[in-house]
Order: sequence, then C-alpha cells, then structure tokens
Amino acid sequence: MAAAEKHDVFQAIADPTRRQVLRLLSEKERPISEITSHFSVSRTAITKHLHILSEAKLVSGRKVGREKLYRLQPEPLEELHEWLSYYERFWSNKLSILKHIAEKEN
Amino acid sequence: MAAAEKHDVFQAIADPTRRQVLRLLSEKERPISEITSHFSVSRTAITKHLHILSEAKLVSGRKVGREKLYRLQPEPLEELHEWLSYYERFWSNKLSILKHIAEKEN
DNA sequence: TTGACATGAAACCGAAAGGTTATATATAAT
DNA sequence: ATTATATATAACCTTTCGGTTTCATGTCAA
Repeated sequence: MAAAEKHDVFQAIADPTRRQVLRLLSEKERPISEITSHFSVSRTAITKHLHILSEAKLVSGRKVGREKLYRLQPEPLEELHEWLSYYERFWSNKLSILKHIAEKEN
Repeated sequence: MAAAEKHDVFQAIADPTRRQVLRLLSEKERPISEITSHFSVSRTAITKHLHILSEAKLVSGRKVGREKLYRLQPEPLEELHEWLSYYERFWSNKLSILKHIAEKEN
C-alpha cells in the first residue's frame, strides 16, 4: 500500500472516512488510537487511511514515545482550490462574476 | 453500474479522466464520440465515466438524433467549495485571514 | 433499403479499495 | 521482570474501479 505518490489529493478526499479524519486533525494533533475511537472500523483500517492521506501530503505523523501523532498538512488543498476556482464562474453567475473580478485584482 | 446515488461529487472528481471530461464540457456541449476522441481509451470507458459524472449530477445528457450530447452541470461543485472553505483558514494564513473576514461580510 | 455512424449494454478481466484477523515489536508502567 | 499499551505489518477477503471486447439497436445518408 505504501510505495510513492500513488495517491493524490483528489483521491485522498474521495473517501468520507478520510474526510472525517481530516476534520479531526484540523482541530488538533492526535494519536492513531484516539482517531480510531471516533469510528466504527478497526485501528488497522484507520492506519491505512492515514497512509493514503500521508501519500497525498495532507497529514504528517511524528512518533512520540509509543504513540504516533498525526497532524493536518493543509497545503495540498490549495491545489484543489485552484482546480475548483476554474469552475467558480459557472455557478450562481450573478454574484460570482463580481467575485471573480474582485479576486483577479489581488 | 447505474443504480442511484452511488457516486458523489468527491468520488466523481477523483479520477483524472473524469476531471478532463469536465474541462471539455465546460467549454461546450459535446457528443460522446467527440469527447472520446480526446482520450486514448475506448468509447465504452468514456460512457462509464459519463455515467458516474451523471450520478454525481455533474453532467447531464440529452439525445439529439443519434447523438447524445452532454453538458456540464456545475452546481455540485458548490458542495465541494463549501467543504473546502472550512480549510481555507489553514493555509497561507496571513493573506487568507483577511480574505476570510472579507467574505464573512457578504 | 443498404450501409455507415453513434450509442447502449452485457460479459469479462486484473488491479485496487476498504476492510478484517493475526502476529510481532517497541515503549511505559508496576 | 512482567504486563499493558500503541503501533506496525502481513495475509487474506470481498467489492468496486477502470478498462476491454462483443453484439445489438437506432438513426442518418445515398
């Protein structure tokens, strides 16, 4: 499952469990077992999700004593934001056109 | 493969081919074979991608003569945008805090 | 009406996704 | 030294993903 660069941010956020993990880590750094306690799947399954999130550089883990603490690494979400910004002009046209112009001026 | 609601917008955009299809359809309405001509996979494969995009309500198709024309349906991307907006405050803090405040005032 | 074109749909395939159980190892606490 | 805790890793399982080939059907053009 490990290897390198097999998962990107788009794949990483495709799974609802992984999105929930990101939410939890957005609040604070947490060890694996504490993350697991929020779900009904096994710790092993959560570990795999964390590996996928790691590959996508959305989280990073550091070992402290016998625990492994994971924290959010939000940078790759910028890529998603850029992708999405292309489409912003296609929805709710009236308001978003103004917003689009405004953002161009930054 | 069809059924109902099996794929959401997060899963739909996870695949690079599907993202490219969305780009093509953002320019204009196109028939399946014309879409297929932009890729190296079979028409059948593209049809399946279109089904998945349809389930996620990201595209819609209408039949005209012997062709089936697909067009972009951008609304579900708003859901993605909302999800993402939660995380905006976590990156490039300096600038985005101001932006965050500014957007609150709309 | 006879092809050619555009799509639909079924059957199949290998690989990956998402999960499990079981076993091993390192660290902390007693 | 012993035990409990936290994680790592391997093996395995079922379902889905992304793709193919094949065949059927509807529509347009000559």
